[in-house]
Amino acid sequence: MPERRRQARGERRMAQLLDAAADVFAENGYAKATTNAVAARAGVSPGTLYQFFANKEALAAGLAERYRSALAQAHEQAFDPGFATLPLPELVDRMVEPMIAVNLENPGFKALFTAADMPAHVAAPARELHAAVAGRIGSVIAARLPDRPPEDVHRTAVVATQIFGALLGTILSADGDRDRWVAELKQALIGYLAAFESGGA
Amino acid sequence: MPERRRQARGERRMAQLLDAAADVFAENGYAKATTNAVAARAGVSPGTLYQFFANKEALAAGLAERYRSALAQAHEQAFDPGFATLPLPELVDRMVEPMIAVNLENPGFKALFTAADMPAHVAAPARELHAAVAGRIGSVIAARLPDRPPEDVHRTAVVATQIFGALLGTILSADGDRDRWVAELKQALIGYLAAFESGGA
DNA sequence: AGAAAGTACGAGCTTTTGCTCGCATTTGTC
DNA sequence: GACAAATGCGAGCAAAAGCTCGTACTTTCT
Repeated sequence: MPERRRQARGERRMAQLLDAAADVFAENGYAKATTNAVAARAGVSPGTLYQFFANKEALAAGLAERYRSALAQAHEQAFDPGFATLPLPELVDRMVEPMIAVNLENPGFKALFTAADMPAHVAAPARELHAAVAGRIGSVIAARLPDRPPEDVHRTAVVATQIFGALLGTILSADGDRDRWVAELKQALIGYLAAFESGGA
Repeated sequence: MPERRRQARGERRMAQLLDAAADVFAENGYAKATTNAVAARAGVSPGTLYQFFANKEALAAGLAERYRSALAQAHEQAFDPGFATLPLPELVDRMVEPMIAVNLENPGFKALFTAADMPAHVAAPARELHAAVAGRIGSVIAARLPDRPPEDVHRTAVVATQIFGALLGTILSADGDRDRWVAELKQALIGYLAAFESGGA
C-alpha cells in the first residue's frame, strides 16, 4: 500500500465524494446505496470514484472518520472542567445535545451508526463509531464514579450508546415534535444512569 | 387475488420454507439473504418457493405473522389478572422474559425486528411487528395509569420498544453473560418507566 | 519543454439475485 | 380410471451493482 501523493484537486474530489456518499447513504441506507449513484451525485464518473476509494467500504470508513472527528469537536466544546460533578440531568444534556446536533448536520452518519444490515466485513467502520461513542460516554461515567469496576462502566456505556442509537432514527425523522422525542431520550438515559449511580456500590 | 386451495403437502412446504427463511435471515440479515438460499436450505427448488410466496417480502410477512402469534401466546401465559398492580420491576420481568425467550427460540425474528436496512416497501412487516410489540406494552401501561393521555402512553410504549430492540442483538449474541445484559435491559426499562409513572401527572 | 504522476472518463465486464416458464409428477374427486 | 388442480423442478432470463481498463487530459517537477 504505497501512499499515493494527492494533488489539491484530488483532496477536493474526495471531500466531494464523501459529501455525495453521505447523502446517498442517508436516503436508503448503506446496503441499498450504489457506488454508481454516489459517483453520479458527485457529478463524477465511477472510474473517478475508484481512483480515490478502493471500494464501497472505504467510502463508509471515510465517512466514519468524519463523524468521529465532528463528534470529538462537538464534545470538546460541551465539556468544561467540572462537568463530572454536574447533576445527572444536566450532564446528559451536555452529552445528548451535541450528538443530536451533529447528526442533524450530517444526515449520512445515522446510516453508518445504525448499521444492522451491513455484511460482516463492512461493519468495521460502524463498530468503530459505536466504540468511539461508547468510549466517550464511558470516560464521563468513569470520571463521575471512579470507584466502579471498569467492566461495569464499560457495559453501562455500551447500553447507553445503544439506547441513543435506538432513538436516533425517530428523533431525526421527527419534524415538529423533535424536542419531545429528545426529551424522552434524555429521560431514558437519566433513568438508566441514575440506577447505575445509586446501585452497584 | 383468488384464494388458492392448498393441499396438506403445500401447508407443510410453506412451514418448511418459513423455517428455512428464519435460518437464512438470522445468518446475514434480511437484505443479504437470497431467495435461492432459502429454497436450497429448505431442500427445494426456487420455482417451488415461488409457488407459495409471491416474493421475498411475502416470506418476511409470513415470518412476521409467526412472530406476532408466538409473542401473543407467550404473553397470554405471563399475564394473570392483577398484573397491572404489580411493582414495576416485576412487571418489567413479566414483559421482558417471554420476549427474550421467544427470540431465543426463533433466531430469524430479530432480523425482522431490527429492520434498519430494509427498502421502504419491504419494511411493512417489520413495522407491523414493532406496532404489535408497542401495542402490548402500551396496553399494559394504560392499565396501570388509566389517567394518562393516550398519546403520552403511546409515545412511552414506542420508546420502550425501541430500547428493547436496541439491546436485543447484544443479548442474543451474548453467551455466558446473557443474564447480565438482560438485567441491564430491565434496568433501563425500569428507570425509564419509573420516571414516566412518577412524572407527567 | 519534456517526462512522470495524478486526475478523469464511461462503456462494459462479471457476478449476483430476484424471479419465470415450460414441463413433469403427485394428489384429490367423481 | 380419468381429469383437473396442486405441487415440483431447474435452467436460465433480466436487471442491478461493484468494479475495471484503455485512453486522454492536467498538474507538478526538473
